[in-house]
Amino acid sequence: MPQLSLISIVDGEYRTDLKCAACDLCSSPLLVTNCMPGTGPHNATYMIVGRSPDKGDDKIGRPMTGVNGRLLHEMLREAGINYNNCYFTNTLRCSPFETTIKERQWASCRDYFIKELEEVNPTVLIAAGAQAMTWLTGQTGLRKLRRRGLPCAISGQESRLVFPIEQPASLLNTRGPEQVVMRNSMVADLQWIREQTQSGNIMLGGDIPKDYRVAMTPQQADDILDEIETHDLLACDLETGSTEWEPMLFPYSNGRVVAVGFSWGPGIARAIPLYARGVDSFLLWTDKIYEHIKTRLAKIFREKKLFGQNFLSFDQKWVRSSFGVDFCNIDFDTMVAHYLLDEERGTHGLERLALVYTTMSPWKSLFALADTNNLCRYLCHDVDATWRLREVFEPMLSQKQKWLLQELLLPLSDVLMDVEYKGVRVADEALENLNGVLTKKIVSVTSRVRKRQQVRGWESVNNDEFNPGSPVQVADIMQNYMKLKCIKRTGSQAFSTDKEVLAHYNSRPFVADIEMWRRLMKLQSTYVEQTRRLLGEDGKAHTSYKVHGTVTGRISSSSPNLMNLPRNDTVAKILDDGSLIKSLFVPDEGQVLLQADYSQIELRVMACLSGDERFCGFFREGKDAHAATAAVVQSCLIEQVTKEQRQGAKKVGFGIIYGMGEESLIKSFVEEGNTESAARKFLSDHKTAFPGVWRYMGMQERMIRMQKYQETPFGRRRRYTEVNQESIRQAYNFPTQSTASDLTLLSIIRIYHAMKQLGIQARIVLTVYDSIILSVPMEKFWEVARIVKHLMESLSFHWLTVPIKVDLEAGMDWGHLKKVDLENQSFKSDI
DNA sequence: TCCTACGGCGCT
DNA sequence: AAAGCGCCGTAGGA
Repeated sequence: MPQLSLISIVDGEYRTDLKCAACDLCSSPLLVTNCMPGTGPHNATYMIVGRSPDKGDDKIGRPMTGVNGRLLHEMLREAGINYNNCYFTNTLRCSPFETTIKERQWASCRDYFIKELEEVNPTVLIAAGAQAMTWLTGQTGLRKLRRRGLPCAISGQESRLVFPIEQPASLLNTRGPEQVVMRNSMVADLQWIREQTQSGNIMLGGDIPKDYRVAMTPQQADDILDEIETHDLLACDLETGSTEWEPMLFPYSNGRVVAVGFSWGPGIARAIPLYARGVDSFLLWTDKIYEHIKTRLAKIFREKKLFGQNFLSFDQKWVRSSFGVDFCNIDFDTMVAHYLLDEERGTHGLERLALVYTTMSPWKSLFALADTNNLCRYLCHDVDATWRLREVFEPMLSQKQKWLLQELLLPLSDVLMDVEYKGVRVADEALENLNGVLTKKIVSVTSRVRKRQQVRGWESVNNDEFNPGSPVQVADIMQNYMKLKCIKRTGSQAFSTDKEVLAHYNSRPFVADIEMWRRLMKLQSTYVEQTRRLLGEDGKAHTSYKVHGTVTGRISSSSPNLMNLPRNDTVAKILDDGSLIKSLFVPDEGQVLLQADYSQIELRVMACLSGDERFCGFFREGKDAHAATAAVVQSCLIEQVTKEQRQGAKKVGFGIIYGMGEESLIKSFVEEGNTESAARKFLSDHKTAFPGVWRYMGMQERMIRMQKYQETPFGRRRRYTEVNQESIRQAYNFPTQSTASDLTLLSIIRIYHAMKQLGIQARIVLTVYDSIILSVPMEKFWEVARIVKHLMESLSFHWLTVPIKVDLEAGMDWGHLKKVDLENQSFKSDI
C-alpha cells in the first residue's frame, strides 16, 4: 500500500518535498515535484481530474496551475463554477514527460486517487480529457460522450458520476476563430454540468429495479428456459465471439455463440451462457448439457415471436449457423424503428438509445472485462434495453412508418440476410492473377517515380524515402520543386493534388506517374486486396448490407463494399482489359448472371412527384427523356437533337435532382464549350417548358421551412435542424433518391419470394441501388428473366403515374454483360 | 499503441 | 463546392 498520509493534504496546505515509494517515477530527474497531491476543499462539489501534471504544474507543485490550469480556471469562472467549490487532482501524481506508464505505476496511483476521492467525497467528478475519462469510466470516445453523466468504473466507486470535458490543452492547438468556437463550447459544457449538478437531474441508480438472472448451473439454465417458454413475445440478443485471434470470416467456423439473452418486460432479463470466455469463467458445461440447452433454445427460436436490435442482419445469421433455424418470427426491431423515427447516421446504437429514451445508465464498459459472467450481465442490459425501447418507439411510429417497418424493412432485412449469408462467388484464381499484375505494375511505377530528378532532389533534402501515397509530399514536390501553380486548395487551404489537379498537369512525367500510381493503388488496395481479405472460407464474398445506413433510405454495403466496384470504362483507363475487376464476380456453378436495372428511375420518380405534364408525357410515350427535353427547349424535332444538346439536357436533369445551384449549372455548361448566354437561355427555356418541375422544387424548400421535415409517398422522412443552402439542396434530392430506392427494395422482396414460391433455384446475389443481380440456372433463364422484369415493372401506386421500365442484361460474369432481348430470346452484342 | 481527421476516390 | 455512400493511406495527437 502507498503511504496514504501523502494525499491527506487538503484544505490549503501544500508540500512539494514528499517522497512516494509506490513506484519509481518520483525519482525522475525531470520532475521538480514528487507525488503531487490534489488541492481544494473537502466536500467540494466538483472534483476535477486531469491525466497528469503538466510542466507548469510540476514547477509550482500544485495541480492545474500551469498554462492549461489557468485556462481551465478562467472557463470555470465563466461557467459559473466557483473555484472554492472545486477540488483539483490528477489520475497520475508523477508523470515524467514522454514516459510510458506501466500498469504497476498506474495501479499505485489509483490507490492514492481512491483514498483522495473518499476523503473529498465530491458530488460529481469532471474528467478533463479523453485519457482521464477512460481511466475513470473505462469508456472511450470523448466526443460522443460529451454532456453525458457516466458511472465511475473504479472498483467500489461505481455510484459516482463522471462528466467528461475536453482537455483545456486542446485549445492551445488551435488558433483564431476556431479557438473561440472551441472555447465557447467547452464553457457551455461546463455550464451544462453545473446546471445538471445543481438541479440533480442526472442521477445514478435512478433506474427501475432490475430482475436480471444468469444461468450459472445446468439446473438454473433449465429453470430459465422453462420461464422463457411461458412467454410468447421476447426481446432477444446473442453475444458471439471468436475462438482465435483472427477475425471471423464466414461461415464463422472460428466463432461461437457465447451467450443468449431474453427479456419479456422492463427491467427483466435472463442470460444463458454457452461458451466459456475469459480465465475467470464459471462455465463448465459438458457436451451433453450444451446440446440439451441448444436444442431447447432452437425450439424457442423456431416457435416464439421475437424482436431485437438489428437482429435480422446480425443475430439471425448466427441462429441459422449455430441453431439450424433459417428464419425467426421477427415482428419488430428497435434499431430499424429508431432509424425510421430519426434517420441521422450513427445514432442507432443500443446504449445511446437507452440513455436517451430510458432511465438506464451506461453498461457498455462491462464488455471490456467480459469474462462469461460480465458478458452475461452485459447481455442482460442489452435485452432489457431492447424491450424498453420497443415500448417507447412503437407508439411513436406513424401509420406509414409502421407500414415501412412491417412491409418493407423487416422483410427486406430477411432477404438481405439470406443474400449475405449465401454470398456471391468470386473467381479466386483470376483474383490472385490480378493481384500479381497490379503488384508488378505498382513496383515498376514506384521505381520509375523514384528515379525522377525532382524526387531525388526531394529525398536528399528531406533525407527520407519519397512516398507517392503522401499528398503532403506530392504537393511539396509539385509546388516547391516543379514550381507548379496551385489551381485548387484542400479544405485546410493546402495545395490540392486531387485527380483534377493531376489531370491538369499530367503532361509532366512525374505528375502522370503519380496519377497512374494512385489509380493502381486504388484498384489493388480497395478492390482486390479487400475482396481477398474478406473472402469467406467458401470462396465467396459475403458483404453486409445496412438498411439503416443512409439518411435517404438507400441501403449501403460494406466489408466488402460491393456497391462501388469500378465500372469497366474506369478500369480501362488503368488496365488493358477494363472488365478485370467486375468479372471477378461470377454466378454459382453452372449458372448465369442476370442483371435487372431500373431505367432512369430517379427521373421517372421526379416526373411523378412533380406532376409536370410534359415531363411525365415523355415517359408515357416511351421517349428518350433527355433528347425530348432538349427538343422542347431548343424548339426542334426530337430527331434533330444533337448529341451535345442531349448531353446538356441530361446535365440539367441530374442537376435538378441533385439540387445544383443555377450558377454552378451555368458554369458546368460553359465548361462544356457553351457560351454563358446560351447556358442562361437554356435554363430559362427549361423553366418555361417544365414549370411543374421547378414548382415542385420550390415546394420542397417551402416544406422544410414550414415543417422542418419532408415525407416521401412511402412515408420516409428526413428532418432538418436548419434551413440553409446545403439543406435546400438536400431537400431537392431526398424525395427522388429515397422513393426510387424504395421501388428497388420492394422489388427485391417480391423477386425473392416469387422465386421461393415457384421453387426456382435462382437467387439474388447482389443489389446496387437501382439494379438487382441474380444467379440463375441456365435452363430457367428465360422464365426468370420474364418474371423479374414483370415483377419490377408491375409495381403499382397511386402516385406512380408513369410506367417504369427495366433493362435486362446477362453474362457469365459481372464484367461481361450483354443486353437481353426477351422478345427474340437472344442477346445483343457488347454494350 | 490506438484513435481521429483529412485528402482522396470508387459507385449510383 | 451538385445528392448519397464506404474505404484507403497518411498525418498528427494523445
